Amino acid sequence: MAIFDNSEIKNEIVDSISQPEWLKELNDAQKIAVTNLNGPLLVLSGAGTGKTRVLTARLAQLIATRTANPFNILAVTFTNKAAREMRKRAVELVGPMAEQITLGTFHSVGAQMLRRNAELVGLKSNFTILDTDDQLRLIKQVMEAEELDLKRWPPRIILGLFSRWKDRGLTPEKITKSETGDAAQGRAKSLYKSYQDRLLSLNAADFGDLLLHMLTIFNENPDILLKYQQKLTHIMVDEYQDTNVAQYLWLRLMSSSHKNLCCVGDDDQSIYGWRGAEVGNILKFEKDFPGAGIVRLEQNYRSTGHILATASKLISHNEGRLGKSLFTSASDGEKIQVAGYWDGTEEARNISGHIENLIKNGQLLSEMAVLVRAGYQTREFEERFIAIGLPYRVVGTRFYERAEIRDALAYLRLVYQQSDDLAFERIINNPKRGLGEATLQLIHQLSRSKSISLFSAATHLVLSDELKPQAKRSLINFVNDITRWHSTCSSNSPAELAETILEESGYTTMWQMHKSPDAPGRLENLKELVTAIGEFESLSGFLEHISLVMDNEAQSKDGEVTLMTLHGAKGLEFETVFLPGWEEGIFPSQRTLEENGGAGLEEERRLAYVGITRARRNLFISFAANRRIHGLWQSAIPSRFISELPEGNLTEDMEKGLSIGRVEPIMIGEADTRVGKPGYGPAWQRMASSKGSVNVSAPVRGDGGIIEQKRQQVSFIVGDRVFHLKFGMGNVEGVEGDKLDIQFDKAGRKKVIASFVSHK
DNA sequence: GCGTTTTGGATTTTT
DNA sequence: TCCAAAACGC
Repeated sequence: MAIFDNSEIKNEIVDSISQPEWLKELNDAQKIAVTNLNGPLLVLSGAGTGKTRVLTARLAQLIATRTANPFNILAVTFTNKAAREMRKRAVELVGPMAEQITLGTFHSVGAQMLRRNAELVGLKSNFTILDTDDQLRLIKQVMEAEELDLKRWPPRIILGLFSRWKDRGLTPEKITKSETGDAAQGRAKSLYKSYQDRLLSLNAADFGDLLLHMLTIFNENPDILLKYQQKLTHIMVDEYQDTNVAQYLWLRLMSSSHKNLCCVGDDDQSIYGWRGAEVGNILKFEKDFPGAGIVRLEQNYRSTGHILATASKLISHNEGRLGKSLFTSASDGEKIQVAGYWDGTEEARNISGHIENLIKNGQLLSEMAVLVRAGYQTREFEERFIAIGLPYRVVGTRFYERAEIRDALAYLRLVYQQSDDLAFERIINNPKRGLGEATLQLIHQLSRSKSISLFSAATHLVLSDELKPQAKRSLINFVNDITRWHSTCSSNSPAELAETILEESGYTTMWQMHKSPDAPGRLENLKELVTAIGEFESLSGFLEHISLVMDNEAQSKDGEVTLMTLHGAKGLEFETVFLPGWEEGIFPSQRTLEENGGAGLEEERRLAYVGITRARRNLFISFAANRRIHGLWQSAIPSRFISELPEGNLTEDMEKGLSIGRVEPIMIGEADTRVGKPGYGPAWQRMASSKGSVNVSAPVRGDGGIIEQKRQQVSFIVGDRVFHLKFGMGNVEGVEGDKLDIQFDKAGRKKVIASFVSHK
């Protein structure tokens, strides 16, 4: 048993005179984590407690003490960024031999291993790694072939189901009736099998397969597992709270002989449950790895006392935690500012005002971030920032996910590997070359009947007379182009090749001709792509890189406020953090609550915790009583999370008529007995008091917290003259159910919910 | 086959 | 509201 008390240091190195550099500045708990090198160890590292420092110091320690050679160490992370960072710092500490550490993301390490053993699961070592877009098109094809109703069973959902199965290490054979439910008319299992077969026939693997196939290989080939166990004698895992079952099984298999597994994580920061992550993995670590040591890193080096206290109090509302109590030697700092605004526009206006004040006080824009629950919430801020000329940066769509980039990549993929059917389909008529549905149909037919790739079917087809002359000419050109580019593959650098292809295929020209305002940006992106390729020696190297490294754009430049989702912010820190949109239904998200109940709520709370702990000095939390969501005005009550914060650490700044409204939240499904009681819906109080003319009835709580005004008995017909609190007077021009199409005198034409307007 | 209109749908997304 | 994918019409 080895639960280390933080005061108890049990390693001789700690006290030795010539302490290595990486041990010098560690606190006691960190030292324990760094110096106990053998056997299972769980390092619970709270936010801002120096996790990365511990991980890299541990790598150095393993090597310096000769506990393991660099090539005996496996270190896995979730992001490429984390992997790069760890590698860089390890090299700084122990020199170039750190290059020999097997260090990468779960997926890249899995891909490496799978390429070496591909034939054992029916793949070739040069298999293609598919991205979500490819997967989606593939599952669509399989479902169409099996004559499933794509409306009733959206491919996205089915694909999601398969992904979750893969996350849990389930191959098609292991799927039981209770797993499938009635999905895809109860045929989900056979559909899954077909999808997997199709992947194999394409010599392709999706992200989930990279690990799933390795599990199959390890289970069926003990000798191969043994080889890896002998080679990789010391394993380290970052962000363990985010591992899924497949990753857990993979780690357990590989460490089962030596048990040298060190997992670092924070159960309070597990926010990827919806992607298959199992908080359970970290919660049951001791059980899974008997005799495991546990170290808690609880000294926070990031935030002020008020911020830390706020975060701790909030997260204490979760059950089933391993429990940590973060402390800091930093000062209390400023209190957290909790603000309520009348609507989203005012929220954005006030936040931008705060930002301007901070600039005046000398703070850098790059040290400020607005963190939102969902991507669409950034828009309100963008609009405001543009209006006042405040430089900002949205961290969102990833470079390699842009359509033009994926098109360009499809060209490269097809040139590199002509059997890449998915790439072929993507670009066969892009740019338009008159090869549409009909031609593709013929190619597909031939490909199926002869069991050859689409490209090779196309080369056969152009020799026949089955095509119309125009299509034939066009297809000949296409086939010749691909073949020609392929032949220059080895003599040209990948960047030159990419440039040639983009030029000669007419792809660049297509965008140059394009009139849409985003065309120049797309051309810019293509240029950037060529530059990125320039850093690779081989085409295959580049393709592997991009399929596994879907990095977000470069770090925040100076002088830009960062706008991003809470998920995206994990692992980052800022001097000042704004957390807007803390309203029931939005945060916690209504949908999560509906789908995952109490567990969902706890994950949302962890997300809030992650948000709070991103801040070093200043933290602003806010809600808006009214908000336009998908074009409709809706009111909401403040998030229950706000009432869970410790009052003593806050200052409140409410607009007139609003209050935090510390109410006990109601769980979904519970009968709502509080309609009309005090504390409910500050928005309504204000509406009722400020404009007496509105036909306010008792506010009724919607399913997830967004309040809708009780459906009125009042009905409207086209031509009615009506009044709306926000938009003023208007004429009803259309009625669709409870929505009215109204031409407002001042605000223009809007669709609003009937209960929001009154007759005048 | 292609450009246009209509419609439906809309979290979070480390790889 | 706003975007992308299906449906429609040439």
